[in-house]
Amino acid sequence: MSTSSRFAVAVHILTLLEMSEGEPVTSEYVAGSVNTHPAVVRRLLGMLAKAGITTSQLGAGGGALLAKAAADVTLLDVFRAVEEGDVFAMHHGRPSPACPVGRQIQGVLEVTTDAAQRALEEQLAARTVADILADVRVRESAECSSAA
Amino acid sequence: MSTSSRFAVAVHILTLLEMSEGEPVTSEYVAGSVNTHPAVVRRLLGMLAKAGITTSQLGAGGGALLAKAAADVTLLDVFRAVEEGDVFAMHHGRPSPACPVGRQIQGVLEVTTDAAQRALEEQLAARTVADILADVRVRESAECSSAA
DNA sequence: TCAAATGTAACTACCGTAGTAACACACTAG
DNA sequence: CTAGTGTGTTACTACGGTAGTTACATTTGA
Repeated sequence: MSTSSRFAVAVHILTLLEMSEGEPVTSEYVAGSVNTHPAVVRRLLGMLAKAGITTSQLGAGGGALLAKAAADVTLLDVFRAVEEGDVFAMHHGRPSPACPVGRQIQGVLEVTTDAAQRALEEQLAARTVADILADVRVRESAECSSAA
Repeated sequence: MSTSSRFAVAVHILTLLEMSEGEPVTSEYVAGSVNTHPAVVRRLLGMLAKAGITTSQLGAGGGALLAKAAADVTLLDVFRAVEEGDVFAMHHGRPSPACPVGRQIQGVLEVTTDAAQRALEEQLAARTVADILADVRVRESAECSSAA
């Protein structure tokens, strides 16, 4: 299977926050861009805040803000904030301890799945929220000029 | 989230088949080692057969067999045979086309998620079912000698 | 004080996975 | 040729996670 959509939506949210340049952004505004319910956005923002990536300003005129520079927030930080557990799942029930393969398969397999997950995480660590916003802007101007 | 347990179980199954050295293995025997229901094993074997990794011998004395050398079956082959779709999911609903971020975020994000998935797949491609069985045997003898 | 906005808890609907039973079909041994 | 073994496949159930939705207490600015 695949991850939840939380990672993609979280990156989307953070890109919007970076674009607002310090102005608090409401969950309702974000929900409009993401095309979901404001409470879903607030749930994600709760996870991101717990990870120290965002903060919120309560009350009227409030909203969400980045807690640190977008260039210091890697996609791996985001991934870990909103997705829990390992990418690869092992057996549901424990394999038979009476069989050599049953005894060893999970330990052996873990070597490879751990390496695979680490390789994936290295790619995510190589890009930041600032990079994402920059790419969005490049694509926007490219489409504008080609459409004109 | 994480993948299903199908990948781990499929590797387990193939390791057992390789260990049997050409003797057909019944789904009931495999289910005993994996600790699941024979029909679950047959379902997995169906997917592996469709991918050309295993074959089955029907009737009495029948069972499952590897369709090619274990050294030619990479864990990536197995992964693709039993897990479908991409590792990373995008938004459920389509982001707002009225917002620059909404318009571009998925295309931009895909660059990174594709790279991450490719990195993961490279790791899986680097190991074969033959490697897994060899590792199982190494661990078995290590435990025997240390226990003695 | 009023209105705006968050944080959070419930509840629902939905989907994928795995466990289970059932049965037609294929094959092999005898 | 027949009895028995094992596959392939379908249908059904139970379970868990995700996300959409509503609701409400709480905080804060004007």
